Amino acid sequence: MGTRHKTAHAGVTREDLADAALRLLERDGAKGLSMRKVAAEVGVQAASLYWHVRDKEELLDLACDALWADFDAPPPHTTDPAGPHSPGGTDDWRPQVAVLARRLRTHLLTRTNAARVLVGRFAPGPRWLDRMESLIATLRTAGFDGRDAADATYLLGTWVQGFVLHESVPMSAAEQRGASPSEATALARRELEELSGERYPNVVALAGDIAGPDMDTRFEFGLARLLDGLEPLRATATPKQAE
Amino acid sequence: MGTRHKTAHAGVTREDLADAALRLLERDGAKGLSMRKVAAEVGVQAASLYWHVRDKEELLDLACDALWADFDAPPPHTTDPAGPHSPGGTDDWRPQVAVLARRLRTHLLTRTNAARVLVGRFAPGPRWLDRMESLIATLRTAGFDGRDAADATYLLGTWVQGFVLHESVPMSAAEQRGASPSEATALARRELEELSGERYPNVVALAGDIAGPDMDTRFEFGLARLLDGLEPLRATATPKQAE
DNA sequence: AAAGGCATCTAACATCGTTAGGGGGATCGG
DNA sequence: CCGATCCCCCTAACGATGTTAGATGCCTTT
Repeated sequence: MGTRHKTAHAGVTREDLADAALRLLERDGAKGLSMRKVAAEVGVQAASLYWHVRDKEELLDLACDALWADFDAPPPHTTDPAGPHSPGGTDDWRPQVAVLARRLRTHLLTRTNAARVLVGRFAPGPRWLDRMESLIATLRTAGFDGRDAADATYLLGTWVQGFVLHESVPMSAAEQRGASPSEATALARRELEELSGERYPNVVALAGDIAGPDMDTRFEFGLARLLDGLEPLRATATPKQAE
Repeated sequence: MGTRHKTAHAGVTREDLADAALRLLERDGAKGLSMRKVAAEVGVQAASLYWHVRDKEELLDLACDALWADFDAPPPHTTDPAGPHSPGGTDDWRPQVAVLARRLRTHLLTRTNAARVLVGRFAPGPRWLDRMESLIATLRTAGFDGRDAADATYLLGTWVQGFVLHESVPMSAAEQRGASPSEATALARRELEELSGERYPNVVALAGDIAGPDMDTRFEFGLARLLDGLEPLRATATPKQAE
């Protein structure tokens, strides 16, 4: 049987399975992922997977961790080449957090199908903890107390994931096998405009604003709002005194 | 009224299917929903469903809309029974939005299983549009311009859904068949504390803040941050310029 | 009474997750 | 060198799933 995929019968690792699962998920979507296909992808029979893995669930957990494999966080704040304690140094927490949020979004966005399945699963592996540690470090040195830093981290994480989840769904459920993205938004807008102007005056009037703006600007809007909302919580420099 | 359950063949409606699907989804979770079970629930053979519905997908779309059946939005701002049209009345947009956000959360939370499957599907039916119209109306009369109101609506919606999605997942993936919630958080906290204090100094130090606070306060934290971030966008009273 | 559509049925297919039990090849103790 | 042991994979099968095809009866209209 010449079905050796990688090295001839070198043995399959759990990482192989996770990678294969991720690959299939991304290529064929949620229903394209079956044990048999994962097995075929790594060059074995379906039942053989159960030697490495107890469940399909466990396989998904593995994939969930592998999702973060190639996500390279910016180095935590403590390794910042600039001044470690400089008052100006703690003010750039905004761009730092923003950059992390944007990277998180694009990371999930380029793995839409996988993210859709894996979001809300959250077996936080070491790679995810790295992100968390980095973010919290940034926030604390920026002047947030521990509790606020933890809550803000959670807030950012949940928002980005919720955002991507929406963003990655075809705007109209019926358009999944349909038109180009620009056509889809135009169509969505038209649908909104054709609603009852009596019952939905604002929705109709703002149809262009609701269906119109591209997701990038929408994301930036939300991000700016979050950062603005967090800002007043910072203890500027030492316990009291302002700047 | 006509709640004949499965008396002979009284005829099945699409609403019946959606309700049955929602019921099964909530009772048995995602994998408890099969065509055959939905059919049995309404007293019919599996194949008969395909007369009412093209796909399982379409059934889920139906259920997605039915999810909002018993969500009663607070009346839009214009029908506020208390202060009719006081100029200070536009300042209570915060509690209005907050109330809507909290209701949205609890609504999704009491339908966790269904929400998990249906989130990100979003065939926005009329009921969802009602919510949207109400929210946008509130924001606009509070002084937000159209574009900001639309973006803020999107922001709030995505955040609440992302939040609930996280909230409704068992804190540790392994604990789904395990302990009580309080035990789970205690265990999660202990797990965080046992991490390498070298690699994750902040995570370890704040283990209590990360795993500790209950979700209600976390939600309120995020909500307050969002509202704070939106506040400066309001055009306060002075009609200096539109757009 | 005949016709026709509506709503459901039975039967079957391919595919899915998962289990049971068997076997071949490497490694190690003697 | 031999056998034992473990690792890793195999074939075969079970029940459940989504979905289709074709037949059957009920209800309404003619």
